[in-house]
Amino acid sequence: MYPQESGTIKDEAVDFTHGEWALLDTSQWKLYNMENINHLVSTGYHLCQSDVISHSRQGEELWRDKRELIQNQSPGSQQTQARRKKTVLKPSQIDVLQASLEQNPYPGITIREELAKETGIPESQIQVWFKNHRRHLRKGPLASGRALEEEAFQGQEQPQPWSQENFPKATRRKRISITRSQTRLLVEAFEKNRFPGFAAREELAQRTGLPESRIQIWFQNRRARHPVQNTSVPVNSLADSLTQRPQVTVQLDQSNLSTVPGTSQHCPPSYPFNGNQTILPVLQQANSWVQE
DNA sequence: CCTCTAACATAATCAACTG
DNA sequence: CAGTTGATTATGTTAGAGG
Repeated sequence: MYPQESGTIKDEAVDFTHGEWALLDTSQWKLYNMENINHLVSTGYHLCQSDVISHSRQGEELWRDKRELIQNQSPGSQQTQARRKKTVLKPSQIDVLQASLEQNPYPGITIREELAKETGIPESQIQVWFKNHRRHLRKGPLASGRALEEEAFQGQEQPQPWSQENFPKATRRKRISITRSQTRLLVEAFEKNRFPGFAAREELAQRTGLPESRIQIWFQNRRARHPVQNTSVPVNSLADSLTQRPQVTVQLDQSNLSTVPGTSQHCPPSYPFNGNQTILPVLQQANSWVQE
């Protein structure tokens, strides 16, 4: 699967990470409050800052050790930069969720919030939980007791009795409006790092006043709609690119050089930060990301 | 080591605002 | 009404907890 250990890649990743984190840190540290998240951040960021400095000497060991926290989002290797710590649900919580899932696998915001209150699990994680568990409904109910053996019966199996159509339209969470100044902060962060880890998202949450989960969604949407604007940004000139939108033109989209079809591996987008990459995409023809 | 699953990703789409 | 953009879904991947 992953080349993970091939020396060169790792090296590159490390290098890249350095510049990246250095940049992030300086601007972000000041505003950092460490309130709720301070256990995460104190570990994550402390390590980072000091690591960034001493890394050149200490090197890989440190790095490897802490990869769980740091991991960086090196576009090549992955979009993982310190996720939220994995929570272990209590059986009692699972019971509640499971019951709700069986009743309606598509809970709207209201139900999710009730569940959140009842279980003490944040609503956004409840939402994720349902996403993760609906798939189990499709496959094997797993508890049906009836092995049903390789369904393999004709093609006639009714594909999705689950398909949401059969359930009362889930009420969506009310759409929030993101103000101009909030957008500005987000865009700024986005241009530095398209894959903020949990700590970075939390920080943005504090600075913008938006919930972390909305920020995560914002980044997802943004990544999808702004395919990596390469334009060789010199790192310091991203100051005033805030309000203007990219105006469809130049962004060479990396999906062109995307790997062989078949490996579900997305090719690393080129990144504005590490100058020394060998990819050189060119090919400006196909930025068809807006229309059709 | 292997399995299970929370966290996270993309892609497509729905839908609320807004000009 | 069309375009923008926040919210949701399906589905695939990554990585931590625990057997």
